[in-house]
Amino acid sequence: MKKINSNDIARLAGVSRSTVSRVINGYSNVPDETREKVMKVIKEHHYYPQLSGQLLTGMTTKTIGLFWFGPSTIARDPLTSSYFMHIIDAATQRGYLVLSCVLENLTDKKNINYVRKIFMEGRIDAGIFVGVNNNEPLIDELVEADKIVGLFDYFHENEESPNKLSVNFDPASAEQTVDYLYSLGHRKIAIIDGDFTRRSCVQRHESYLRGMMKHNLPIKNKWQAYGGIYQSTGYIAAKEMLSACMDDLPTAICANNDPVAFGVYKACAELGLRVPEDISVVGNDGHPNARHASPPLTTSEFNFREMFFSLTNRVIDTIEEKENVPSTEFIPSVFVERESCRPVEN
Amino acid sequence: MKKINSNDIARLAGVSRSTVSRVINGYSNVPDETREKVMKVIKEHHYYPQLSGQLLTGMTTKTIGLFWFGPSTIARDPLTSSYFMHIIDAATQRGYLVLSCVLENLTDKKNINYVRKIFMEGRIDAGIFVGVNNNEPLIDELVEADKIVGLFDYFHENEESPNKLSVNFDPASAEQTVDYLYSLGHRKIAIIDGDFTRRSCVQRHESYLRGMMKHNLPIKNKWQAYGGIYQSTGYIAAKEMLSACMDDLPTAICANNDPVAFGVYKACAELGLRVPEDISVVGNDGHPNARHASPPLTTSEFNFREMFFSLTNRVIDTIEEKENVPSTEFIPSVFVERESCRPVEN
DNA sequence: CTGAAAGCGCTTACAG
DNA sequence: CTGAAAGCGCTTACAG
Repeated sequence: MKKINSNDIARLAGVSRSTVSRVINGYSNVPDETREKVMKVIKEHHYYPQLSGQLLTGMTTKTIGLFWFGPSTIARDPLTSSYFMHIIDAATQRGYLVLSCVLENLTDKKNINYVRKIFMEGRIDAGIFVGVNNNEPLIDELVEADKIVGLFDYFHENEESPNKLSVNFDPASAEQTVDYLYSLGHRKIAIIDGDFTRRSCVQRHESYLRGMMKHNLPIKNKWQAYGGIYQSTGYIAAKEMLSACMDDLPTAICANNDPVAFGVYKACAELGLRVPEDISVVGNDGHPNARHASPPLTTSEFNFREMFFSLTNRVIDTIEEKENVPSTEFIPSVFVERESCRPVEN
Repeated sequence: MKKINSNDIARLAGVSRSTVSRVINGYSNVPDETREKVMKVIKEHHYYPQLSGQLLTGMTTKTIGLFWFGPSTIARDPLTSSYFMHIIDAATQRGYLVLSCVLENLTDKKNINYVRKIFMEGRIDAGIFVGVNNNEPLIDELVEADKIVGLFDYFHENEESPNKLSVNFDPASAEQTVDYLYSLGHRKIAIIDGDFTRRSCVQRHESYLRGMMKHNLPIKNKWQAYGGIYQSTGYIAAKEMLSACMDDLPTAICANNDPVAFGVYKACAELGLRVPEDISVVGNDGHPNARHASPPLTTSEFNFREMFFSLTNRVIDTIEEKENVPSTEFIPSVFVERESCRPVEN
């Protein structure tokens, strides 16, 4: 049994292919009678227009690529894996499909070519990138080639382009954290920084500095460390930093994100420091585990669903050539006070 | 600047489109000199053959669909979300892309049409289904229409088809669990069952019965309950079952899976029953959290990576028309003894 | 309101 | 080893 095509439908319905196409694409200038006649034949023969033919006439794929960079163990993390769902949910609501690619990094020549090929061969209408370093050359190359690109937590030095959309974290969250700690009486506030190839980590560092300067608090090298973005790396950084200043400990630590804060918890426990009795800790993100950590973690909570819906919807708006699509959005945080901090005497 | 096509490349390289196509598709009957000449032009002009054209000539999409049914909160669960990564990893290794669809269920008419359309319009070469009820009519319909379908934990009554591939859990894991509990002296062994629309849950129930009968142990209604597949539902079932038989408690509980076992933990705690001092609990799956539960959960551990690699690879083998692809595979479990059970006097 | 025709970009027999 | 031609399935101006 040969597969049926629009020609067959046209013949069976006694119309031309043009009319079949008009019915399928919902053109208004088709009388109800004709429409029903054609639809009946389509239904009866379980006809579906082939994407291959449609694409060739310039229709879009209704597919967006999701390019995800990081160790594939990220799937274990409930926050990170929720990104996936948010993007898929948002795309599905707009009638788009998601092609997912997970790669270790975007520095490997092989991976760059892989991503480039997916864009260039016309599989997708746009791509969303998660976990890309700032100023990634491929991003600019794609935009240059008129591709639409959505970026999560990304900074680009080059000029803006309507095809380069991004969503970012509220840049003031760390300052709020310092304000909060200051109000509790803390004066010796340390920071465990993230990965400075990510926009948010730079922002959080700068925001911390602003907060410290505003309150005239001492910014000391020994109270700063690079902790990456994972629990494991945060743990190492905190252990090292705290071990080196046991004679003059900070009274509070701002962690780049919640997993790092969990690493700080672990380091503190091993050094015999109780949280919050001996040292206060604040995270960043609003990780699902923050609430259940012991002690429950005080943190700046972000609405990741909102972030990914914003990004995905603006990417799709751009595909659909809507006007005045904002190219960057910053999503505000909500400071959530739990039990990982306590007041300090001065 | 108009986009370049194979015609342009042919002209620029001084050959015919046929030759360009031969070079791109790696045909052997092209002299090195010609090949290099053509490749040079392709590189220079950043030419990528368009999928739309290739598809129309009958080439495959090199894409598999991933159809996932369940609440979108499943992304929060580290085990469930790892399925995604395993499938994507396996597909990527074979040079395939993954189109991911997440839907609440496959009973809604709208969702059925959505999935059907994706198959029929020629977007994908095959589809993998996770979370589908046994004997789902759409599955048979797709196979009937000559589509290739991969199924995780699925049972079908209809005849086998080379286009219907599945991977399933070892059907003897619950029997092993009963053997183990028996060896510890347990004689009153309860079960919290899963969702009988899933093959594994039926298997586990039957396997439990076989174990119980083998050892001549009492099978009592009051020691059986439906607990679903989530922690929340397992908790409710366990609470209800245990509350109803406080005068004649089982000494051990087989949970359909690890999340359900965590629900049992919670129910026990609320009823003042200590695990394992008052009651022993065994799970099923090898959930990442089982190790860190308190007490660490004894369970039948499955290699999910192996399961999804097996399924994905056999699906791709079928797309590529390999011979003798096994249509069903059962992946064995490894019984992992931790601290949730203890010996009992008789 | 509708059809004939052109065209999208590619690959694959076929012929040489 | 290579090219001219046919054909894949569709949509979209264009003309009526």
